[in-house]
Amino acid sequence: MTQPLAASRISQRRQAALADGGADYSAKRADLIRVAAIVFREKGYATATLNDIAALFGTDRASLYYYVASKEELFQECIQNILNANVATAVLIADLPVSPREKLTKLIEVMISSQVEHFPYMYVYIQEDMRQVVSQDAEWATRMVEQTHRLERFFIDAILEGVADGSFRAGLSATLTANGLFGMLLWTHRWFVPGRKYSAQDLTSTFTTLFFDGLAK
Amino acid sequence: MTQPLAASRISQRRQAALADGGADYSAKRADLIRVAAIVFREKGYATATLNDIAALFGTDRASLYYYVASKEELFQECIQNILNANVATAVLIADLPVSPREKLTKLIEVMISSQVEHFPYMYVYIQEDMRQVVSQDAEWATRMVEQTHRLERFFIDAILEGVADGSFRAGLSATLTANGLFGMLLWTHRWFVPGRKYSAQDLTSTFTTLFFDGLAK
DNA sequence: GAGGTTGTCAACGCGTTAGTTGACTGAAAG
DNA sequence: CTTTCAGTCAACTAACGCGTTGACAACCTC
Repeated sequence: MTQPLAASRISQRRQAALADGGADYSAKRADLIRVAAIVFREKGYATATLNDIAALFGTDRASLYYYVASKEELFQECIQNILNANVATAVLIADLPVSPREKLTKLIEVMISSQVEHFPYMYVYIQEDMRQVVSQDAEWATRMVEQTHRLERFFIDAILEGVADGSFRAGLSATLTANGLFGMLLWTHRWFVPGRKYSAQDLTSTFTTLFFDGLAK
Repeated sequence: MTQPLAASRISQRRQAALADGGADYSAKRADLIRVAAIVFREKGYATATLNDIAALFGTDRASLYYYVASKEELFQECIQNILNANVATAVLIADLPVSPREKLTKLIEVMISSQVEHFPYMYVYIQEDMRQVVSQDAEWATRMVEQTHRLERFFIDAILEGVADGSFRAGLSATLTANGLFGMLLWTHRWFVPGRKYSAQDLTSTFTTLFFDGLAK
């Protein structure tokens, strides 16, 4: 070795492993993040400890630092992927040549099925208020808040489109309407457990009926 | 004093003060709880420190123990009152001799105006998942979860009533419908700031229109 | 002004947690 | 057989936060 004696710090070894991106390493790192999401979901970000995560991961707390630099990095990885994926899907839907009602239906489906498929990730994304969680890294947090706003924007735009073409009722604030719908969709994280009693299909059909046609006969 | 030297522990003095319930003491204690709610709202229960609360309250952290026994007690006081008040109001509404639609409308009004009038308290109640927050005191936590379920139950019952008398559409699960509505109402805690742009009236009218009659024309 | 009460606070104990270090094991490579 | 390297882990650090103690000043009250 050319370096005299100093090359043993764990962060350097992590960065090296990240850099040449071995398949095994990446897979195990992804695994760790999945485990972290489960623990965050159960205990909340602040209450969850690296010990809890390491225990469920089946290793020692110190070993985690071979894969991530900090607790916050675990959190960021949990959220970033799922949020970006949802925004990307929403972009595709926005460009479809279909009616506003169909667009909104598809957006609803995306949000619901996202919660089923990425259960702990979505929970963490919804439950934790990023501005409460993240410390100095305001840059990352604001980027994520921006992404969330982009997502909301797709809903609002579809609503406005429908009002413009006469298929939706006028006179309601599109922002309030979108926030109401968002509430319906996101609040599920508190009571909905995939694979128990209700399916994603049940949720989407109930919510679309309610949102478009209302409860009254 | 009959006790030789031992009577100086702060918890005893707190209990004495609580017992004879002086007006000044009670008022200041209530004040402290209000301040705590504000801090919990801003930072989240786990992240908020007693130092933060004491600072905003304008005193030393140690002084807080003259008013409450623990951080958890602060949390409990924040939630208990507002939740019990809401349940009590819901009981009154449930007994009114009005149509299911009117009952639901009133329930919606209660939840919205509760958020306006008791802004930080309601936020804490909604945001924090009690089972994540409370430690050993499972007894209190389950009681609060029960109260929340009672509240939900009033919504479900009103919906079932309307389905029975033919004014609401059949074929939707009352539970899913109620949860959807609950989502609309509670999610407001993330984006709604009282006294800015939208009023409570705006919210209730938009949400009732949406919920009963839908967005489609 | 003596004695008690109210509210306060500096200082400490104690547990817990994030993050670091340096050395170990075991397997692959040469 | 030796070297190397991926992965692990015991042990340490430094900080932080909750809750307690004991004393102290201001203010009644008699």
